[in-house]
Amino acid sequence: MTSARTPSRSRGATRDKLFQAAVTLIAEQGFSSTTVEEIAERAGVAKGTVYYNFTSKTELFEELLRHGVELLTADLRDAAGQVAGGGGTRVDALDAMIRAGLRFIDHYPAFTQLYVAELWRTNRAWNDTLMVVRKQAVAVVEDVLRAGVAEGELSEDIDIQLTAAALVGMVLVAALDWKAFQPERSLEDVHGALSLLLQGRVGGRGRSR
Amino acid sequence: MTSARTPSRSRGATRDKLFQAAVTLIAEQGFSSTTVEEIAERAGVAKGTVYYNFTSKTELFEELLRHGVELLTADLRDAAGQVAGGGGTRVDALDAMIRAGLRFIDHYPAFTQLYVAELWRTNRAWNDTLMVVRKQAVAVVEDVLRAGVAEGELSEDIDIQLTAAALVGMVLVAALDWKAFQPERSLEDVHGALSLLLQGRVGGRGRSR
DNA sequence: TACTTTGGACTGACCGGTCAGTCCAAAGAG
DNA sequence: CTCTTTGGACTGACCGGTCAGTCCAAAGTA
Repeated sequence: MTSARTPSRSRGATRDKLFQAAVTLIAEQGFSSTTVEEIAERAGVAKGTVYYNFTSKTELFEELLRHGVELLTADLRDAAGQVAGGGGTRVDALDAMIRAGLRFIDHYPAFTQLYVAELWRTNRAWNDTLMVVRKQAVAVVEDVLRAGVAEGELSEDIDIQLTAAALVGMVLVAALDWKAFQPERSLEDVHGALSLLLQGRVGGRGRSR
Repeated sequence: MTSARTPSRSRGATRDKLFQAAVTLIAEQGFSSTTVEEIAERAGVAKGTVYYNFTSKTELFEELLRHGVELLTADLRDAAGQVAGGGGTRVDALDAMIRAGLRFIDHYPAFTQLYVAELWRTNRAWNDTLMVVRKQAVAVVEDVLRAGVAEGELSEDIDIQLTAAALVGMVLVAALDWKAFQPERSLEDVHGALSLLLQGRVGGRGRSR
């Protein structure tokens, strides 16, 4: 049964398989050294199918980016929202977002890799897509910072934009290092280390319990 | 004199021109979408000259990486050493390293871009070079953290490796964002924002004023 | 002085291979 | 019948690497 009245159930499945295949391949080798045939092969479909589902290699990649960042921002927003709903502080919300970020990277390391690798390139065909998508992700962090400042919980001296970027960078690089160089450690472990940094117990005024 | 028989002075100059040309092109477009001919053209030499000076495109890139990271680690070490010599704390040394990092990125944005983009790729020809070079850079930060813990200035709870990675990431991403999205701001400005984070006055025990 | 030789630096046309994208006849599937 | 996929042949552009040959300043020679 499962009467699929939807015009393209199987089509969506094929696209997913292609995303899946492309993301790991491109993370490993980069966009331009990954061939369309490789992607098709790993996805278990014919090359022609790739072009039936996407108009070009570039378009496949752009949709991949959009898709991935949507997942991420949804996760982050959820994490922040849950804390806010539970009556936590803004710092708690940031902390929750760090955990959510780590969880995401844990789940989709290849996507993260690929995102970082492409983010600061200029002159690429998909630059516009990338800018939009970046703004989306960073904005979630900025919103929480802004709310914290507005409520007097965070110092007014902080620079929202730069601090958000720095926090994202902190999580990104630490997580990528975790995955690449000490993958045996637990997420909680990594989260603890970053939490310490966020809460200023590394360089902060000394006394830490 | 000026050595007539030696490998020559002009050769070194040509190599420099090629480095210069390659670093910006690869930062913009990535390694594999940058052609050897483009590099040669921008350097103002013929394609053959590239192969006279380097055995392959890959080797040119690897030497570029080594060269750049050497400059960076030297800067970082200097910064930390100066503070230590001047009787500053370890946190001061970290702060000085942040400034040195920013100065480096300010000076060589293209190299930084390219480094970040390649760092977490696997399966690349130059992976070994990259690993060595990364360890070199992060080790400088780790050393300062370790010293701080040993002297009781920093909490024993901190995870040296992860914290170092996080700090590097913080500076890297914040700086890249600075250059890409708000290049008009001053280095001092950016440094101030990161300093605040390092010293825990963002998420720290709240009341910091 | 006038010549020849040497050899390092550089050149650019060329070759062989690779790859994105096209096309199409035929086969499942709903 | 329509939508989707297959699989493979084909094209045209592009690109890494090669190589025979040019250029020239310094050294050698007489």
